[in-house]
Amino acid sequence: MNRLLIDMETLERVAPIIRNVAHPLRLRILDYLDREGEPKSVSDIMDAACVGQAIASQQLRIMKDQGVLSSKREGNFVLYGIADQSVLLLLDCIRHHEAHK
Amino acid sequence: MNRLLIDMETLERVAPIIRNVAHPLRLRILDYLDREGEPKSVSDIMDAACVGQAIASQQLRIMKDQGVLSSKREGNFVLYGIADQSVLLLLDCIRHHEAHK
DNA sequence: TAGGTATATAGTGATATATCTATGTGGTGA
DNA sequence: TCACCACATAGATATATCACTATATACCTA
Repeated sequence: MNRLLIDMETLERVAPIIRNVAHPLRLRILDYLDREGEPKSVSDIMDAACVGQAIASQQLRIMKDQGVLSSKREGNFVLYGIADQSVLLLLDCIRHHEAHK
Repeated sequence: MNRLLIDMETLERVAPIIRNVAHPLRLRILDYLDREGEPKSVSDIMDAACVGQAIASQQLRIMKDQGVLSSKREGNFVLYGIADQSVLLLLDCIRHHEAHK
């Protein structure tokens, strides 16, 4: 076996994204958005994650900056959705891992 | 669809582990150990990751503390191996993701 | 345009991480 | 036991992150 290692450039690009997502609240938000299957408002997300408005907004912004989420305004509400489906692999890993132990 | 969300307790337990692993050097080390398929010495790991001795030792310790790696001494050398195979799912995710774009 | 609702951002202090240098420790062989 | 090799840890500094409060902004309705 002499497979090539994943190159450092890739690791340096991917690591901070994973790192940012690997936060209890942010994982919860992603899990919620994944389950709902459609963009949800900040208020809904606050309820699902049991956090205050500022925190929710900050976490959402962080993930939006990373390209993990996208947002669109609809009247008074701003709806957030998953922009990069590949982060859901992480959730799959967690679910899979939890199921087998 | 009304699947349950992953509970916060699980997320809080798993997040710091993922977070710690989601570091370019540490991912590289895991990728290397995965590819080699057997425990390797700190010196080998230094070469594979292109880092100095102290840094390598520190990263290894961090992952060992988290239970991701294990170590055993063999003469002058200390060999590190992967203790928790489930972190390899992360590498699979990265490889898979990189392959499809 | 005034007032309300929903969301975003600024500012802050506490805590954690990254990285580097220097030094300590454990094992081996002369 | 001394010197050496492989590795571990301490200490210091810079930087990033967290969680919170207060305040600002955007949009709607009347």
